[in-house]
Amino acid sequence: MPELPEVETTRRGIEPHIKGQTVAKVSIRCPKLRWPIPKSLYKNLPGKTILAVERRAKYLLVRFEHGTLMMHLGMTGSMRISPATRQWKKHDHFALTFTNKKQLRLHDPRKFGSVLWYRGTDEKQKLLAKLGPEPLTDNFDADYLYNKSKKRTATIKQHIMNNHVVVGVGNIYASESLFMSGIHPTRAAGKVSKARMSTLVDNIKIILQRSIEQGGTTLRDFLNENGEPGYFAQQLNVYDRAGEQCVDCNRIIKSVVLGQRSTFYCPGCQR
DNA sequence: ATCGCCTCCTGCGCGC
DNA sequence: TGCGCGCAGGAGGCGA
Repeated sequence: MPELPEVETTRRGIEPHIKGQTVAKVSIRCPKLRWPIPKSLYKNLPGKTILAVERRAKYLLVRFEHGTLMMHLGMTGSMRISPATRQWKKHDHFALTFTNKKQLRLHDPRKFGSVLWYRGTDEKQKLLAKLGPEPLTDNFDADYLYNKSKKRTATIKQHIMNNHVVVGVGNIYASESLFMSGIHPTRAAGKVSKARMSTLVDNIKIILQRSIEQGGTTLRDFLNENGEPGYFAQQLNVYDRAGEQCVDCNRIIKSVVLGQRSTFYCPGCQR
């Protein structure tokens, strides 16, 4: 399940191979992703050159002079660079073939991903307009999160997973960052002190940054013919560890469902 | 404005 | 070993 570090790793992995390349052909094998892949891409992209590959939240933004190709990996999406002659694999839904005979492919078994197109600024793109700050920028700090949480009754875990509050904190890292911060996931967001909120902000940044750095070692996998990009084995302290002992206090890790999402915590370490 | 539930889809794990 | 069932999960949409 791509979290923000995997999306950033994907961006860094594909950028050197597609930036400056000119699209020769668009292939839509299965348009039924989260939203239909727009057919307008067939006429919009051929002959056009990629100017930049950027990221906002978990969206990859491929910039052209006349618009932006916006892609999301959903839960199971992955991208890779391959020769244009390589045969299609099951669940390869979308591809751009470039004039240098290389291809960018989107592979997504569960089809929760998306491929969209928009012209104009990001601010006018509906899905991007209301997003909160990037977690690794200075805009996301203790003052911001504390003020944003005042009077909020939602649990702190759901709060930090809310894209209007801060983007890119997925289910795994939400549990992990709360464990690192000693904050119980069911605590109301508005009831977390500023000091503890500051710790939480620091830990979210540390966890995401560390994961992005680990991803750096897998960048060459975007060119491999076989298998998926390796991504990285996470060092997880609580996620998916219900029933096991806490690494800090030896009490038993518990799980609870919040907002339809499994949540893991240590009843000894988190208050 | 905010909250909570629903939905999309497929592979996997579990029980038998 | 094989089969069938139920569930996980990102995040927008919607109703309250």
